[in-house]
Amino acid sequence: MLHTPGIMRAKKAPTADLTVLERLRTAGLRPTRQRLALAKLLFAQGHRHVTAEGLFNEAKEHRVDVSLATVYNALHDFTEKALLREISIDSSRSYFDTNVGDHYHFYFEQSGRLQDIPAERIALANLPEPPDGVVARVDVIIRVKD
Amino acid sequence: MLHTPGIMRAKKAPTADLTVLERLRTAGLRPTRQRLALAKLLFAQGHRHVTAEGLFNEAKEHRVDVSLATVYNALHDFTEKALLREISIDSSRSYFDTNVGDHYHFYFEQSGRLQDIPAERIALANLPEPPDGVVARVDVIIRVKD
DNA sequence: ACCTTAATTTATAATGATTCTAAACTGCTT
DNA sequence: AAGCAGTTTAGAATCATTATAAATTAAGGT
Repeated sequence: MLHTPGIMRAKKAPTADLTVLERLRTAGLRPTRQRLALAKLLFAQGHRHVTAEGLFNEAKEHRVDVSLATVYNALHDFTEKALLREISIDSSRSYFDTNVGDHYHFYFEQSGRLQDIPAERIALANLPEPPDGVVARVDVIIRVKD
Repeated sequence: MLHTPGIMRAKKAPTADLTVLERLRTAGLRPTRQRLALAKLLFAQGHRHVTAEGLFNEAKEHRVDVSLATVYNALHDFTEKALLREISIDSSRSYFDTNVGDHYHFYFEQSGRLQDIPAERIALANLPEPPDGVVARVDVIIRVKD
C-alpha cells in the first residue's frame, strides 16, 4: 500500500479547523498551535461561557498541551479582538462568552452557571445618557437563586 | 470652670451616631466601636460606593483605628443584613453600595467610579422568567468609556 | 529550504485582593 | 463583677491573575 507522507502531512484539516484558522487570521492573531487548539475548543459547538481554569482543564482532557499562562493570554487576545466577550459576575473570577452579539445573562448563583438571554427578550427603554463619555456596553444580569 | 467628667463621658453622641447605633441594633449587629465608626463613615452623608481598601484608608484618615480584616468583616456583615449591597463591576475588586434600594449603575471605566441610576430612569420590560429558581435581583450596568 | 526577526509560549515567581486562623478583647446578660 | 459568645486583630494563607525572562515558533524574504 503506497502512501505519500509529504502530501499526508500537508493535507488540510477539516472545515472547522480552517474556519478557526481564518477567524484568527482575520482578527489579526497569528494562528499558533495553541491558539488554534483553544479556539477549536471554544468555537466548535454553540455559544459557551468559560473560565480560564475551566478552559485549561478542558484542554488537558483533550490532550492539548498548553500552559495556564497561554490560556490567559489567548482569552485576553481573543477578547481584545472581539472573538470573545468578558463578563464580570462575581469578584472571584472572570467568565468569557463566545457570544459577542448583543445579549444579556441569567446567572445561577448556586451553580455559578451562566445562560444567555437574547437581546430581543428584554426591552430596555429610556436608557439615560452618561453625564460624559460614550456608552461602551450595557450589561444586564438576572441573578437567580436556584 | 467646673465640669462633670462622669456626665460628660456618659453624654450621648449626636443624633447621627444614635441613628447608626439603632441601625446596627435593628439589623441584629452588635454595635462595636469599629462597626459604629465604619457605619458612621458609610452612612453619614448621601449614598456612596466604596471598596474595602477605600474604606480602610478613609478610616485611617479619620484616625479610626480598625484592621483591614475588620473592614472586610463589617462590609460583609452589613451586606448580609441588607445595610449594604455588593456590586461586581470588574473581577479585580468589589464595590459596596450604601443605596440598597432598586436602582442601576453607570460605571466609568477610566476612573473606576460608579454612579447610581434611579430605577425609574430605566424601563425594563418583558423580563424573562428564569428556567428555574427565583430572581434574586437584576443588575444593570452601563459601562462608559470616559 | 534557510535566515532573521518579532510574536508567542512557558515555567516560575510575583502580585493583589480577599479569606483564614487562633489568640486577645469586649459588649451584654446574669 | 463575672462569664461567655460575638468581635477584632495581626499575620499567614489562598486564589485568581499577571509579570518575567528565557526558549520556541510563525512569517517573510532571500
